[in-house]
Amino acid sequence: MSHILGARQAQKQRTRQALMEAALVLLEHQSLSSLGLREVTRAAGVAPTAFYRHFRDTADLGVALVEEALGGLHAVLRATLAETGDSAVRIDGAVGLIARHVRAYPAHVRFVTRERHGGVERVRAAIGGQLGLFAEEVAAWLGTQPDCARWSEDDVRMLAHVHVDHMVMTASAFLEAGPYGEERVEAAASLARRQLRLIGLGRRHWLD
Amino acid sequence: MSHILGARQAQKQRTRQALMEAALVLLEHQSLSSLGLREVTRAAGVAPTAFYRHFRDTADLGVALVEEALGGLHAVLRATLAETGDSAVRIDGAVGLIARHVRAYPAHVRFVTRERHGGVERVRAAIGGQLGLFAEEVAAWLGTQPDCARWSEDDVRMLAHVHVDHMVMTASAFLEAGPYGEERVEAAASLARRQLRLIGLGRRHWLD
DNA sequence: TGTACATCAGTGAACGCGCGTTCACTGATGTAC
DNA sequence: TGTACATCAGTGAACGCGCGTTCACTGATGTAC
Repeated sequence: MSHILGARQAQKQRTRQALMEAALVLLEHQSLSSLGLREVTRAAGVAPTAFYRHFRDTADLGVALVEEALGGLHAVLRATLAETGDSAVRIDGAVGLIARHVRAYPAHVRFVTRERHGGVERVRAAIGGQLGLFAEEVAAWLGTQPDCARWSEDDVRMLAHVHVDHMVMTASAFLEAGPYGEERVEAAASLARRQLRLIGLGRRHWLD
Repeated sequence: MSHILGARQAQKQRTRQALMEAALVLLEHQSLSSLGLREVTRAAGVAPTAFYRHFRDTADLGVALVEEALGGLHAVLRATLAETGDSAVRIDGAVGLIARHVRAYPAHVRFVTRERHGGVERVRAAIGGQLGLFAEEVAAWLGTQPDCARWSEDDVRMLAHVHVDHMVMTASAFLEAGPYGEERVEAAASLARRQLRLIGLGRRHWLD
């Protein structure tokens, strides 16, 4: 029954979501460490004190945003990795997926890239944890690939790490390129594809 | 004569430096967008109003920090690129140089990695500009290398871009690993070296 | 060299303002019988 | 179904505090003669 909320719980969720969305809008032009509680509640249309019904402080809200931004991507990542196709097709698919994700959730992407090295320790830790899980998933998938069968565990982790960092960097590049300027978006996509090709070539010759 | 400062100019420079150093210390645990003018002057040991003799606002101070952190590295980068040696030696040299730089200027490195995607537009632009210059220098050097002679300009820029991003990422990884925990520093160095080897392999087979 | 005046880095008081947090509250929703 | 009571999300007033900025100032340094 727990998935059917009473009217009170449903309303609480709606307010919580309004706070998180208001925060994301405000974070377009500032960092989490300067985000004010009153600022967020004002933008969300509730009294300042309502904030405490949902979060202890703005760092806590930040951690919730990390979960919202990255928590759902593990399934997407796994599905993408499971796709078949030769490497050029894979590369196009991966870059296209990132481009579409950035277009759909620009504020979430901005938040993650900004706070990944930001001034709020707990949020940095939360992002690092999620990206670490991504790297583990990529590493597990690489382990199933024939061309990495004889790689050391450390080298597989290294390559997975490179791919996760590349994903984040590419997302950030799309963000800076858009939303206006289709040319700049295509340039960022081309850059990302060629970088993936470079990494793929290195991978193919790793054990030469 | 302009390089010999009067006592007044010299004192002004000292206060300016004290403000910048105080800011760097405070920025270890927060972002520039939440750094307060009074906070900085308090830490520097001057009156709040003295700040305005040196900077218009904290964003302005941030831009000055970017110049201090990255302005002097162009010469170092050029000198490093000019070194000879086979690629394994080059890789060790480059990673060692980054490690030593991070150890010598941890606060500057933290500032740059944090504010590269931070909430203060002017500072982001200043860092982006400096990193763009680094990429141009790397690209110019790659252009002189025999194995890249037949590469397109775009591909050379792509590779230069990869190397600059890798430098920043590696510096950030050293920062997270240190200063305590020599093991973790060595692990970060090993990771960076293997990543450079991967990139080098991709480069060698780019035109296959 | 000495004197008279100009410059200007740094001071300290004052201002209005928005901040985070507390508290007792209200009234709609939920629950027990 | 109706009633009496409990829960609790959101309110609004109040607080003390540190903020950025202004202003007229001080006194050491610099300059002209």
